[in-house]
Amino acid sequence: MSPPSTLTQIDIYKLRKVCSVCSLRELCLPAGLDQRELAQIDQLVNRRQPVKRGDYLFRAGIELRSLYAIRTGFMKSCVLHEDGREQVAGFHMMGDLMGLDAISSNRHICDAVALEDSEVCEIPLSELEALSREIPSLQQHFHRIMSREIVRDYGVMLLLGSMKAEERLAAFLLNLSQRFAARGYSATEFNLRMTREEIGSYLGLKLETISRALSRFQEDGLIAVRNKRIKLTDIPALRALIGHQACGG
Amino acid sequence: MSPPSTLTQIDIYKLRKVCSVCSLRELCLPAGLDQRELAQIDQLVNRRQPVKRGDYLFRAGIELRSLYAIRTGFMKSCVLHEDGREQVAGFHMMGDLMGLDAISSNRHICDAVALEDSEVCEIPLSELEALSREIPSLQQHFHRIMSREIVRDYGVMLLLGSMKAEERLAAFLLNLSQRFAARGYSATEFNLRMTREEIGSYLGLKLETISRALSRFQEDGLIAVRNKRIKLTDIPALRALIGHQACGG
DNA sequence: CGCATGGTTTGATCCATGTCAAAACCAGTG
DNA sequence: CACTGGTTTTGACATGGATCAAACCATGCG
Repeated sequence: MSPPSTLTQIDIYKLRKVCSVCSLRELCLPAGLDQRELAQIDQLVNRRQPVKRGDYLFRAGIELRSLYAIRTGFMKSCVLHEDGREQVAGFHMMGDLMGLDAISSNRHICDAVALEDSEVCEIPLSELEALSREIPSLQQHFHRIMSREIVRDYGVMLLLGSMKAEERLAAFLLNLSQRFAARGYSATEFNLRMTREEIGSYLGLKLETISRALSRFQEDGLIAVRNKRIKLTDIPALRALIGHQACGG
Repeated sequence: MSPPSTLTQIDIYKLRKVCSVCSLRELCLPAGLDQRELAQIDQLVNRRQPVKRGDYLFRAGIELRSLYAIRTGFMKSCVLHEDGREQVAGFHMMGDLMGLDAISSNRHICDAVALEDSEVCEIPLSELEALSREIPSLQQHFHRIMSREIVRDYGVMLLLGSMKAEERLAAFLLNLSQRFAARGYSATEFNLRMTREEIGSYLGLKLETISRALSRFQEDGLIAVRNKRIKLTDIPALRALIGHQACGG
């Protein structure tokens, strides 16, 4: 049928370009490109873009120009309601791809805000699409990334729809832990880049509830918090919290 | 760069095949194919598949074989928690594409259950991917569909995270209404194919709360319910309900 | 350094929704 | 038709989390 098109030199160049642009392990599975080459092309090509703490990477309603891969830093995305209510839809860190929601209508439907000074790289959608037409493994990988976002969203629904406050928080902390670990950082000790209010918004709770739950976890010896600094001291117990709350009934 | 590849006869044949398989307007934007041809190829090719009420189309954990487009009928998808809790993640009707969550890991992460006798058609992912490499507009369309699912999910998060019971229910009813309307059915009168419990699960509420809220809407003249049959008698009021609840504070 | 600002903690109280229970209803079946 | 099991409604009551309020703390700035 459709033989996997052999890659031309130009294809390979373009592939390197997209991949290197963002040091996205995310998008870089496809071909085995060597590090030095990547690094070189890196400086030539890319639309790297700094985003200062508090700045918007994009806002709901504006036209989609590119997807953005986070190189460094930490961001949140927020869905808005006409009446001003806003809901944090996710927290994003190094390697995450943002803007997928905008493909649907060519307009962003959420805000993306940097929670600390960050650096992103732009990936023009049309270029990515063109390239992924030529390189099946890139195509597949892109699809997986979108699908992974859907899976994540389902997880959040489960959390919001059927867990209670402390379960939600435990799940949240474990999720952060895991993601930091996957990026080579400590799984047990990290900074909460976001405020209690933002955590609350994400978890469908009020900031006071977050604060109280954190205090409780600390009393119970599950964590140690001091301001934004947090240390997970009993991960198994946190895990146990998630499932067993509702088992009595 | 990469010129939009001209379509061979075979391409066009395959495109027709995928599109016709499911009478998916969803996937059929790309080329202007005439109705009769579609209908003909329809019978030749397709993996149409009936799903009886109560049957699983797929279950969490099993391997991804295909995506499924709903031809007729009504389904729900449920995310599960180890401890048995289950959460309805969505309701799906004619034209919707199911199974996108499984692309990420090659395994389904939710159950899909028919809420009435339905008919789906299988779309092998690999075929769809192959074809979309050859036909840019199909590729783009597929991306939009995935993105649309993400957008939907963000909407659900907003709903679960920051709306209260009656707002959620109003939003739910209006959403259903809109989707029926988009498919040529009445926007104001339809059957709720799911139980109160399933609505509750989807909305993060208990069935009693759903029941009470429906009764209240009826008292207030917003709707008329009789068992599963529902009629939206004051859509503007329902709409108003969604935003204005929290405006006092 | 001290002040201002925004974030956090903690307490007291209230309310929306959950829980438990019973009765009514309905759809399908023998 | 009557019986059965599942669904829905409604009521009474309990409770988790929201709300309101005040004090505390950290950070940044003049």
